[in-house]
Amino acid sequence: MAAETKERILDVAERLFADFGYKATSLRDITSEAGVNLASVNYHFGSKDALLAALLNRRFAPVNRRRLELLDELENSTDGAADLSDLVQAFLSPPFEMYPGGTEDGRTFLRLVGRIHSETDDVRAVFVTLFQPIISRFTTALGRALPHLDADEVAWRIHFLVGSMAHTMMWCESFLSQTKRRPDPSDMLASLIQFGTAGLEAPSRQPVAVHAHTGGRR
Amino acid sequence: MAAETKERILDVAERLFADFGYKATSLRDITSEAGVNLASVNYHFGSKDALLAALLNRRFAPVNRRRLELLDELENSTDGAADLSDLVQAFLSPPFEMYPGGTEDGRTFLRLVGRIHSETDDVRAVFVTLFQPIISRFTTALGRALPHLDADEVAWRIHFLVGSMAHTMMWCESFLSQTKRRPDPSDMLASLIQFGTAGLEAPSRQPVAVHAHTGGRR
DNA sequence: GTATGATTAAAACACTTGTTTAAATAAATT
DNA sequence: AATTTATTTAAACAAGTGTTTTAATCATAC
Repeated sequence: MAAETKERILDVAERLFADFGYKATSLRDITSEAGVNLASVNYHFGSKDALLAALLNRRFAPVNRRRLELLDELENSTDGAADLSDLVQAFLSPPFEMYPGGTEDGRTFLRLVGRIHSETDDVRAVFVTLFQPIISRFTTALGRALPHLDADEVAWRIHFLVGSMAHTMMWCESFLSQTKRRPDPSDMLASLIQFGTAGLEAPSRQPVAVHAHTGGRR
Repeated sequence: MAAETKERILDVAERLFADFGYKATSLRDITSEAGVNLASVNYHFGSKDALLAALLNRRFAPVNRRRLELLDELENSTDGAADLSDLVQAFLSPPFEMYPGGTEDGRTFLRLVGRIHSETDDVRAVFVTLFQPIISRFTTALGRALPHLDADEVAWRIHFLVGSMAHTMMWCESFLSQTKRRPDPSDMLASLIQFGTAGLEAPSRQPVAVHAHTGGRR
């Protein structure tokens, strides 16, 4: 019964953290919804912080491993000069594919990914530890695929990409429910790859500086 | 002394909400840092919720008015077919220009913009009310500027744009401190416009579907 | 100067928070 | 079967939450 309790806590906590954030979710919310005793969180995990750490590790470790695996494949099969959209796909697709948007758990995980990106630094600490190596590896690879951009510009655009990813993961369910009958976040992945790839490979700055009020169609 | 107390509360609350989020900021945090009595928040604003509403209105009302003003100018001077990058600029630039990134207050407001996008629905309620008309107007305008995309695709890409904006506003200070000596968020605005414009006008989907493992340079 | 209204102040309210404790129960080992 | 360990339970803890109350202070007008 031990493992069952631990997993029930992790599952419920993941959903509540994803929907309401870390601070706004109390241990009593978690334990009552999971049908376990209040003290079992501290017994099994030690603290609320440690519960979050365990919860993040459970999901992000495999996702990030998959990201690096895809990146390795790309770099090995192309002598280090991978196609840009393939790199973007290697970065974006693992969360969508490993926790399919067709399932309730999958959608919950996507909301968690979005949520964790906007938590405060103290809450994000564990996540940053898991995410930093990914950003580092992909920054190098994307820099090689974008030779017309300097390092700072590449870094900025990766932040833009991460932002669009995080924001979309967080709200895609409410977005989807406005347009579709059967919401599946992976419907959105192709669009996101398309958007991100084009944004990343945009020219360095405005080729010709034109003021906004001059107008004219393109 | 009345107005001074109200403004001190608004200023401090804005900074703390921006840095730590609504839930994690207590009224005692705000009042002690502002040097006013605890009860003065409820006296002047009625509740913590109302304080947030007042705070959001103070900043976003003028910013959104400016957005619509720029959009009106573009549509009047181009018979309704405005240039895409001009539309993106009309949407993105007001927060940066009205609260200059060179000042501490300006940077605080940008963090608040980023933060509010990722708050829970109950907290975002007031913000959504202020933001919804903007999204609506710009969705129409961008749809006209992107005739090769259907309405759903336009809606997705606007979400991507908003996500990259929000995420960058939230973290740009920590990003900037890693690369520059004198952090000024407006350095980032041009890059963001460039990225967003290119992403929005990307072709509808992959023109030719190619699997990731086939590789090849572009 | 006194009275009227606005603002500040300190204290208390009822409630929630994460964590700890000690006893009871379940499971596993000898 | 007896004993040791693992887990669950209910209760309490100290600290923090938004809000309300009552009295004191301030500014202003009569």
